[in-house]
Amino acid sequence: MSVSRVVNGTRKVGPEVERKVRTAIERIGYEPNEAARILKGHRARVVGVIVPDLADPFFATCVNAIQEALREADYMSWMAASGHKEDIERQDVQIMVKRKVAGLLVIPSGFQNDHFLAARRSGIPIVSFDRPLENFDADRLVVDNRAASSRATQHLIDHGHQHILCVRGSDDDKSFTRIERITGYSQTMRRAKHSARFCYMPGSLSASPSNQLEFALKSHPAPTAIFATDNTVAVRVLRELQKHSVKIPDKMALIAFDDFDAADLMRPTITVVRQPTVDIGRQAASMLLARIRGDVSSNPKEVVLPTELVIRESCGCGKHRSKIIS
Amino acid sequence: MSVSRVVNGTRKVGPEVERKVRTAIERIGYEPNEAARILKGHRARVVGVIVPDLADPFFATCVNAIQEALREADYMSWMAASGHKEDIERQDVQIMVKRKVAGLLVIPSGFQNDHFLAARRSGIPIVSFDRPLENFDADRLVVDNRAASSRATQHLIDHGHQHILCVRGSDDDKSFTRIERITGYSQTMRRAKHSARFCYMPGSLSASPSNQLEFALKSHPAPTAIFATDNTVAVRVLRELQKHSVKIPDKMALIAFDDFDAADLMRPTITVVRQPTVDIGRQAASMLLARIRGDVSSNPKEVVLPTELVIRESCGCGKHRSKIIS
DNA sequence: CTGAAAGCGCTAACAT
DNA sequence: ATGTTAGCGCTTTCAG
Repeated sequence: MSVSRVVNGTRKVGPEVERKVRTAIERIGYEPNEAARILKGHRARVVGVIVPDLADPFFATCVNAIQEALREADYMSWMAASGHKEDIERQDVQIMVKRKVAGLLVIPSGFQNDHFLAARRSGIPIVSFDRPLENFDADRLVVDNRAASSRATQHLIDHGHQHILCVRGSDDDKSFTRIERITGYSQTMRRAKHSARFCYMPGSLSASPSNQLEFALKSHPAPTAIFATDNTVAVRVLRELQKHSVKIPDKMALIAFDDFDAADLMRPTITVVRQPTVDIGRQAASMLLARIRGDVSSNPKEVVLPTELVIRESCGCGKHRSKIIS
Repeated sequence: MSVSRVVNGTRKVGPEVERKVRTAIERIGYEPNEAARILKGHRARVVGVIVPDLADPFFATCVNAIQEALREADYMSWMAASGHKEDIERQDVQIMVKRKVAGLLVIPSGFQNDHFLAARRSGIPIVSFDRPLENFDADRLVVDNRAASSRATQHLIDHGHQHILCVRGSDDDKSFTRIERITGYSQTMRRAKHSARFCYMPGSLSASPSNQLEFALKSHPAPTAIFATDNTVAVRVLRELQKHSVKIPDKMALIAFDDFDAADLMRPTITVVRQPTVDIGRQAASMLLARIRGDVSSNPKEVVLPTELVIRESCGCGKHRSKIIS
């Protein structure tokens, strides 16, 4: 029918016919059938969003921002959590591609990216954020994890600490961000001629923390400061320190990557590296939208967003020096 | 072709033909086309999940559990956040229905439910959780908010408090759970012959809290205890109390609905009503799956899950009496 | 047991 | 400027 032409405005239609069709549509309550449209080769107005874990506050906030941004452009978001598993991620990508999403917004769970190749082969634009998709020419949005960690470490060094322990999660090193942060820490320690020391925080948030940290605390020379590589680690470190009644910052200074809800509620308040969570989401969304709208040609962009070192008390700066360094 | 018969096992096929088809499928890398299948009237193996806010830790945890449960049954989850807005929720439902999701898992943002009627008319099963879909015969999963709040309030009363302030969020009372919790509080206060007093915590988490709470603190008789209706409220109350250096629990006792990450990290630790977040998600998912698998006939179920009162320090119970009352 | 063919609702090319 | 038609990839009925 020429109904299609009216609905999609594909071609010139007589004003009288147009009116007639419109009223008919109203009356019948007609709605175009997505499936048929897709079958005909069209893309759906849906964007796939894949993150490792929706229960992680950092990811959740990003995702929320993404959803808002996409909605403004009249796109639905199709969220999925990969559970940090590459094969689940692969499965998700496949299904989303099969269902003809208009684009893909991804925090890759690992370094394998062959499943994304399939997506690109079918012409679906991809933007990775937080962690970049490596060796893959797609847009990416990151923060400078290395520089931020370096600054945080340096701040502890400036406080006179020499034995700074880096407490990190242990997802088998599939996390680009974590590696970068560890590198930033290591480089800065080396530059200051201090030795880098590490300690794993295995398992999920709810799992009991290993006693690796406990051992580390009792080792000689005992660490006097801790750099935690992300918010989930930070929370578990805090729990452990409290269990052993280790006074912060006197006995142990602390800086964590990622701001978190409780960071300024605790006593002492926790010094953190803050990422522009909402901006990350919004900008990633708009980069993808630009691609969807046909800017296929131009070269892949890499956008790097700034972080802040939010200085509170746990680093040893004292009660009233709360400030932010960008 | 008879390929369809092999793939779906719809009808008897000669073993030789079957083998031939299978190898052909392997060789070509054939994948059935979703769109065409849906066009033919089939449902997608995708379940729509709509919650008010993906950045809220309570919702995020539920959603994560849901996703895991659905994946085990080989269903994808299509998450969407309604931003507490009924019209966004309506829009989401419409699109999901149009795209032929196999079922809908919803925390309704309000009390209007006409858009869900449309879904049911097209035979899509619906399960609401956390907040029930009212006047709507669909399965629902809730916790007994009223009883739990009552117990929390009673606990404060048992500590000798008479002036207990209920601090609540203010989404225009579109939240069933909040109303129930307030009711539980009110009833218990009335039963104890104490007067109920309320105070709003408007705006989002990041917005500056109004000074309603500030006023309430200075009123006479001054409240000596606070019951916070949810985790977002609790965090803002804590922030405010710390700003005014109000000692917990001496000057002000506190119990909050919803456990949160920092609740046992803060000093004092916070007494809370804990909901079985993960179970809520998992059970809601399995109720929906049961419906999807064809149990259309049986009457709508209402499942009520138990809560726990997790007694820590902020209620005034002292350092070492941390325990859980189910 | 298997092949052929109709048709789901839409769009784009073609014809008027 | 508008009406007609083929066909997207699948399922399902109908013959064989």
